[in-house]
Amino acid sequence: MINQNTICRYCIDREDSVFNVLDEETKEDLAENMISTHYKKGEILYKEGDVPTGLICLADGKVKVFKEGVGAREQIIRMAKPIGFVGYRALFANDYYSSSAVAIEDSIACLIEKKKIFDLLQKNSELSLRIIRYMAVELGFANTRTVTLTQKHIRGRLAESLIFLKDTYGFAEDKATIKVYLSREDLANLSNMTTSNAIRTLSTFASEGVIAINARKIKILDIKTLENISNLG
Amino acid sequence: MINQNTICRYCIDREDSVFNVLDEETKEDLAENMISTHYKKGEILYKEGDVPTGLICLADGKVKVFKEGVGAREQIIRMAKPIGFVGYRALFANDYYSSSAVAIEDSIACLIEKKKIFDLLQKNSELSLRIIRYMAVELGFANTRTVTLTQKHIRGRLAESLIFLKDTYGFAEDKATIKVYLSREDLANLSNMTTSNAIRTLSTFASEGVIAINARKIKILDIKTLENISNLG
DNA sequence: TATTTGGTATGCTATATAACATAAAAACAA
DNA sequence: TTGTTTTTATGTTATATAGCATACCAAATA
Repeated sequence: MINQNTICRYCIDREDSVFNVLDEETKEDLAENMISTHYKKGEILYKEGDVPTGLICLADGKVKVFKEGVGAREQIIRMAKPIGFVGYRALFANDYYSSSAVAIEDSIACLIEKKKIFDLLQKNSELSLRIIRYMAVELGFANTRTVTLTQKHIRGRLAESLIFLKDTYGFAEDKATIKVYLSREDLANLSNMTTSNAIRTLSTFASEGVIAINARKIKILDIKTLENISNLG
Repeated sequence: MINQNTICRYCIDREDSVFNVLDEETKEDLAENMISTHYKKGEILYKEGDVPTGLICLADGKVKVFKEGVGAREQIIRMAKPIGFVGYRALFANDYYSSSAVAIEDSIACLIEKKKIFDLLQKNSELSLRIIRYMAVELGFANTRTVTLTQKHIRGRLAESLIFLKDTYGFAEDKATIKVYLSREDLANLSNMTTSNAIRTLSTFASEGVIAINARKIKILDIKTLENISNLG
């Protein structure tokens, strides 16, 4: 149980945690009421239509959040990283999940029971304001993304996705390799294109010297050009 | 000034207002701190890049919220109706406006100054929770819309837009005419298609007997078929 | 070892939709 | 009135991208 408490405390204590506004006593109490769950790569955190049981904080790993569209074609709408929330929208809207979440690498998620988080919000307006801000930022991303996915061409969409993944997960030690290893299919589902076209366009980028590909590892060689491709659409 | 107070009280008192959780004294104080502004059809409430000065509540009229995309092509991301908030995302994210808002008919907007609304939220956690819920619902819409706009075909997208407009603004007295009169261009910008294709597809729907067109008035004749077209993509 | 399976790669074809052109109709201004 | 701009309408062409077929490779399994 010590380990579980440690990992959940991480969600509370990290400097960019929304829970940082709480006093020590409240933090302590919160940590005791969090339950951590391990998910192997590919395992499901929740599915479209499920009922949220609480607020999920991703303590470790990476999770993709996606919706099933026309003909079961999936559209990835978020990529979660520690320490971010997963599935909070449905919880706060008092709704069923309108998306599904799957771990794309081994992950640890900490759950705060529904009643607990609502109690906390009720008692702590500073926390509420943090959550409001968190959601406002997310909504901004979602809106920008809608325009991108509908208006940019394939090259622009893929370039933007690569930059997005770099911004979200950062670089590996070489300061060039994007620190997330998605299948071509996931990359396609993130960028609103077919897998074939993701593969093709990735190859083109590589042949143009903008990126270097080593299996699922993507190294950004020329970020300026990649940004240009993204901006011009 | 009596009139101004009356119209702003409407934003507070209507049964579906998030401000309904406040006590009478707070409501009174809030109303006194709200300023109403009239906008003629076509007038701008705010532009992308502007700094939010407060929370805007649409008391009367209709407003489109849109982002400029590739080549100044606009994508309508929201359609506001009374009594809804406009431009709250940027305010809460402490950000510049990432979209523009234009009145599509004569409208009245009531402004709650930034400091005032944040004070209120600080002191009233129930109000914060309402705002959180409001935003969670919006975020759900945005995500669903992203998938729709990227995956459905033209007919499906337009059909969904018509249903969306019907759900948002309702029917006129004949219980068939959608109670909002958009230009074909706006309809296209809402549905992610060119104006030509909006006109064309609208004509097709009319020739199929699904809708009837009288200038900008659109009458839904066969909602079941329209829903089918929307669902099949 | 052979065999299956899932992911990656690449070429070809079909098609949805943008882009363009033209014109009629409506709204507005002189 | 007449002219001018805006909106709506419709036909034609061009093109981005989906869809499909085939093949290769690596990892897992028998």
